[in-house]
Amino acid sequence: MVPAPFLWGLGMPELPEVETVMRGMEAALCGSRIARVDVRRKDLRVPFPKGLAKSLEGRVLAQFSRRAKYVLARLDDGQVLVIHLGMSGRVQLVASGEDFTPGKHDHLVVTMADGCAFALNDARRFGVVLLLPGDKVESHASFKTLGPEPLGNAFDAAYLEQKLKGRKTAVKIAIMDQRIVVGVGNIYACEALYQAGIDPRRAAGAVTRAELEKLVTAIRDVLGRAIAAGGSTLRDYKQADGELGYFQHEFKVYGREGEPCPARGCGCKKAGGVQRITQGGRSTFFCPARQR
DNA sequence: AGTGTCGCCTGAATGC
DNA sequence: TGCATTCAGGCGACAC
Repeated sequence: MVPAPFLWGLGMPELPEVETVMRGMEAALCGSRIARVDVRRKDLRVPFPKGLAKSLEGRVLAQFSRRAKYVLARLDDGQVLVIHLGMSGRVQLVASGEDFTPGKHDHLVVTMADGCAFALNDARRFGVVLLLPGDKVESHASFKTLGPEPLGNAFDAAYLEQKLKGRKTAVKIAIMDQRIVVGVGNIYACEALYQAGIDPRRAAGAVTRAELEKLVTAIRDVLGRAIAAGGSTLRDYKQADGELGYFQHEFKVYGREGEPCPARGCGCKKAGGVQRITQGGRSTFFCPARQR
C-alpha cells in the first residue's frame, strides 16, 4: 500500500517523469474498479471528454502504458484514458481510508471501489485528458504524427541522419520536435547535447553521422538515468515525502547559467561558464567550450 | 514542406 | 509592503 497523500511529478514532466508517474499509477491502481469520478472544471487545455465520469464509472483500470509524454490507461471495455501532464501536471494518490480534500488545482478526482483514489492536479492547465476507443489511439491527432520512442530500437543514428538531412533548423529544436523523436523536452535536450559535445545552435542537417551516434547514445543515457532516479525513489516510497525529480541534481548545464560546467578544468570557467540563449522562445543552456 | 512565431495558463521570482 | 512585470514551457494553430 502506498502512503497518502503521495504526489508524483514535482519536476517538469518530461518522458522520465511521465514514465515514473505511469509506473506508480500501475502499481497502485491496476486492476481496480472505478467507483466515482469527480470532474471539477470543464477543461484543461482542451475540454474534458463529454460524459467522462459516466464512461469511467464502473470500469476497471486494466493496463497502463506510456507513449511519448502521455500516460495511457486501458479500461476493461477497450477504451483508453489518456492523460498528458502538460507543464505542471501531477498525479496524487490517496490510499484507501485516507482523508482527501481536493485543492484548488485538483481538476479530476477518480475514486476506486476499494476506496483508494487518484487526483489530477494541474495549476497551469497545459495538460490534456482524452478518452478514446482502444483502436483509435494511434490515429488520433495527438498520436499519429509522433516519431519513435527515444529508448526504442527504431531510434538510432541512421534514422536520425535521414530525418535531419538538409534541415537548417537548429539541432536542439530538431530533437525536441515530436515528429522526429518523442519525449525529449527542453531540459533533456540541453543535457543530451552537452553530453554529446554538440553546439545546440548547429544546423541539424550539418551534424555529422559520428556526432549523431554520440547524440543518440546521450539521449538514451540521460533519459534512462533519469527514469532510474525516479524509479529508485518510487521503490523507496516510504522515504521523505515521495518527492521525485532527484535527477535535477545531476543536471550539468540546465539552469546553471554562469556556473562553470562540471568538466574538470573546462575552459568555460574563464569565459563566463554555462551560457543561456533563447531558441524557439525557450531557454537553452550549453557549455561554449565543450559543445562545438 | 520547412520554418518561425504566438497563445494558452498561473505560481514563483524579480523589479520598482 | 505591495503592486506590476517577467519567466517557465508542451503543444497546437497559424503565417509565410
